[in-house]
Amino acid sequence: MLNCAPLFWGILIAPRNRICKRGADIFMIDKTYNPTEVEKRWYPFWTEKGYFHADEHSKKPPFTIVIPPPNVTGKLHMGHALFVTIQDLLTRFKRMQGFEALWLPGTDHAGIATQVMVERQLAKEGKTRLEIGREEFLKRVWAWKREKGSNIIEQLKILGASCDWERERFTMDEGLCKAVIEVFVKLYEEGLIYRDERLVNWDPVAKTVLSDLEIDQENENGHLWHLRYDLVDGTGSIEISTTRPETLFGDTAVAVHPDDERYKAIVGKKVKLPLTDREIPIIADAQAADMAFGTGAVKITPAHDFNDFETGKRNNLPRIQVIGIDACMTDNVPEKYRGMTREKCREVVLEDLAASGNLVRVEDYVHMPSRSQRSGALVEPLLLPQWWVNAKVLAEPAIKAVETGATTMTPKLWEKTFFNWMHNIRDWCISRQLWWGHQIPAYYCEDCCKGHIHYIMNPGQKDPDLRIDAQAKPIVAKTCPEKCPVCGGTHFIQEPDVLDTWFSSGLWPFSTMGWPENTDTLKKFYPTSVMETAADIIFFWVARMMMFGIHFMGVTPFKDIYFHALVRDKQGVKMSKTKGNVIDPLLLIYGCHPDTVPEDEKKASRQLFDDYPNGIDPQGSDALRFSLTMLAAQGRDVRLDIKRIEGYRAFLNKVWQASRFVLMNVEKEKDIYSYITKDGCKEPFEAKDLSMADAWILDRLNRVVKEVTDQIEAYNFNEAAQCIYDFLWNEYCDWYIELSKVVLYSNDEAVAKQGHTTRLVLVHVLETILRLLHPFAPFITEEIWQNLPKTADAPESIMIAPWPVVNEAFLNEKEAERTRTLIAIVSAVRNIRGEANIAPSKAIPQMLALTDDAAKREIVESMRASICTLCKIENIVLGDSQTAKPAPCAIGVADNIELVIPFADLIDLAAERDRLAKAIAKVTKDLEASEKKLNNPNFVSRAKPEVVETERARVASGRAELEKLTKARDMLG
RNA sequence: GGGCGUAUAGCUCAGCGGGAGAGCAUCGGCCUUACAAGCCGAGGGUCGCAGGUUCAAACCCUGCUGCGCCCACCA
Repeated sequence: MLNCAPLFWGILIAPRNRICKRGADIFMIDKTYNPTEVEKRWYPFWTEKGYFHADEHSKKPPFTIVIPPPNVTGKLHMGHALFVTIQDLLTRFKRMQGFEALWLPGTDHAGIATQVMVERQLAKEGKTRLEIGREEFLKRVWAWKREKGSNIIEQLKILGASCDWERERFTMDEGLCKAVIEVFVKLYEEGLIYRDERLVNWDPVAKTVLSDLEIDQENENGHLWHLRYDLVDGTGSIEISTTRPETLFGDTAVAVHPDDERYKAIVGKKVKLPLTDREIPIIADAQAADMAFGTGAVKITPAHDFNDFETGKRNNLPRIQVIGIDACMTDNVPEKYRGMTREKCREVVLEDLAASGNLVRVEDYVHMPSRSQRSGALVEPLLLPQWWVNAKVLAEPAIKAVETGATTMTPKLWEKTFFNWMHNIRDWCISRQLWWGHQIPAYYCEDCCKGHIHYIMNPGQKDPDLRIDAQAKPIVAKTCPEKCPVCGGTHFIQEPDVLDTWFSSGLWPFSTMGWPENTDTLKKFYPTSVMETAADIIFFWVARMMMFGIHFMGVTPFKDIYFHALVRDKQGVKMSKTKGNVIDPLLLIYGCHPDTVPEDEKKASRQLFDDYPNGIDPQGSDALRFSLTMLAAQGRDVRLDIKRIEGYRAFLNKVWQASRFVLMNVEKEKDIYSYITKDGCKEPFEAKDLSMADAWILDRLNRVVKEVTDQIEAYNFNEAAQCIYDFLWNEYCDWYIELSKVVLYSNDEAVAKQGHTTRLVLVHVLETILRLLHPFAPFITEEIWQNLPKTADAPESIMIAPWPVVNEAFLNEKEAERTRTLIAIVSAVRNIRGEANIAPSKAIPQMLALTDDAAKREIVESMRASICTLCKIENIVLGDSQTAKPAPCAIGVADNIELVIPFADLIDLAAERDRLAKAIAKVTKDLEASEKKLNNPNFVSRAKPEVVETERARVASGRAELEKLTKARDMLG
């Protein structure tokens, strides 16, 4: 039963062995739905035909989405699968609606992530990037990018992504580099980018600065050490507490609150810093010291703590850097401690403090240290010159865009988060001490900057490290200047730092369209229609795109922002390789067996294989997409349960099988066509020829068309999918197809006469539902659609067929209501059969259908054949309330029609009693509830009239039904 | 500390002012000529707890509890 997973993506070059059979005699699809087979067939067809390409010269209105660019060397995960599903859904929907739909794809160079991967690869060869030097290293990264860069793209294609691949971009390709430089230089000239020495977040493992957003803080168990600093004049001491005793060498003051009575006398005195010869002052600072915390006295280390840095500035304290960029102690500490790692130093310092008697006590303490998101290393605040963006200025218009509704957010609650952050935005540190990325276009004149540029050559390094002091004056320009405007010098050093990855991503909506050139693409497709992405990058990416987009294009980069949910495992835990709860989309799509899955993959998916020791059957991209659509309700996280995916694959199988049924029948009648043309779609039948069931299903179909369209427009994708699911399964398959068989298989000439129209309706409803379903499940719908009989001028593919529109002529509530009566009758009889254990094979010789309502008798009469077939009844006798009932008999009530089935040898008396008791109890309960409402004068006077009316109707039919059921019970004795 | 989300059937989730719904799981019956990945029946819920608004509350308001997320501070 299990397939080995084709874990490689070469399958996309599969032959098209069965495209359109238009003109052939036979229309048919395989007996079983095999998603893997179906899905490899159509992607090449679509791309060859160029359907994904959007034309910037088109007259059609534009619809644009730019892809959130995945990491170029990344691997497909569920997050990708979800965004592809939604973005492709929107794109295909709009394309069918007649928009010039552009979904612009590309990848991100992902600075740190990619650099780390290549470094790891180098490490396997026993090399480091420092040994091979920047130039050689970058060659390696480009080679790695070329090798791996297409993987993620091919994987997006497996999911059916209808991106315009002709426009694929990469954040470091030539055009985008040009855009980055243009933006950087402009912002510098406008004073919105500057270089400044400040305390920054230093990641000593990745050896780069990080922005505030790249820092995580979580509770950790640590210690609080209480230290005693003695007063120099020998009159006493002061106790402080710290979580970082190793930084005491950098202390330049002890702060107390000015109102703190305990210390008023000693403010201004000096204390001796333990383990050193230094003396530092006791200062009063209301912001630095909290009287209620500990002893109310705090050590101030301006060079290694953000608060202390500010305190130092307020009080003019010196800054002593005691920890370096390697996270080791600098030469500014006593000799004994120099060169120690900060961790080692802490140990030794604590020992020495204990020995000197300055360590008062230790307590367990939960605190939240800052860690690098990337490396997990403890962030060391260091004073370093870096490049900054003045975010406040850029944020203002972005805030306004959301306030005025120029850009909307769905779900709306994210607006609050957005405003909150934007209003409190701090300057953005954009320089990174990495090699992989956009090198900053700033140049230093070697003559002018003499003494401020330091070359530090460490052993084993190919090139020296470059340290450029804050005093060095940069020249920011698109290209390296030839001559220094100050001294005329001709030797320049380019800033070695690169830009934060998010800097280039921030330009994505316009840099990908050819900016700074004013291209036709930009004119046609900017601003984009929807930004569809995950909310966890709202600050990293969305906010920055808005800031840059508005600043450089004058217009907000997108009209709507739709935030999708996060995909978690079925327990609601975020997926991660280390937790082993990863569900790889490809394992679901192609199926998998533990024996054929590589070890590392199996480890990441440990939980999956625990639950499914025999592996998983291939589900297909369509099923995965449909599942994600159903599960990702607005504003909710997705807990991915494989059982549900299997359920939706079953749904697609149902679509498949229903299509087979339809195709089997149209085959017999070669002149059946559904009238789809490039300009639209026309029903191939007229209202006057329709049966009751035909009219019903068409009424329903048209309502479904409206509902699905509206729900997609409102970004309620799960509602749209649910609507299709329910209609296709519970109405089209369960009822219409079953009713159609009565006509199609009938020997009665009068009935069979309806056959032609029935077949037309069957194929028309199917064809329409396929078009509605196409954006959700593109492959299976194309496969089936290609095999439907169509006229010669029909489009060549479902994906360029027109989106269904409501045809009011077929909205027919009255006929629909009549079919609902039929359904109620059949359900009631089936209930009797089921409860009374009448074998399905056993025919009921006769049933009485009794009602005083002539219209209802007419329904039964006209649907006699259907009722008989669907209920396996041989004969129906019509009558009214006066008609004598045979005893004993079973009685059901449907829509006020009494259905009487003589017992004969069919029915068990006790079972029938139970059934009636249950039915009576239910009707009684409902009736009481309705009567209670109507007996309340407030309800009658205040509730909406139509609500009162339905309640009255309920009481009326409830009473009638109850009476009939009670009589039936009494007859049983 | 501030903000946000969420709690509905055994499980995963829809529904968000007018009789509690789906899929899976469970029980009973069916290989009925599209489908056993199916069909026909059935069982199963004081919609987290406590108040309030309303003729009417799973749905709106308040409080509480559990779970989760974000931001800020932390000696």
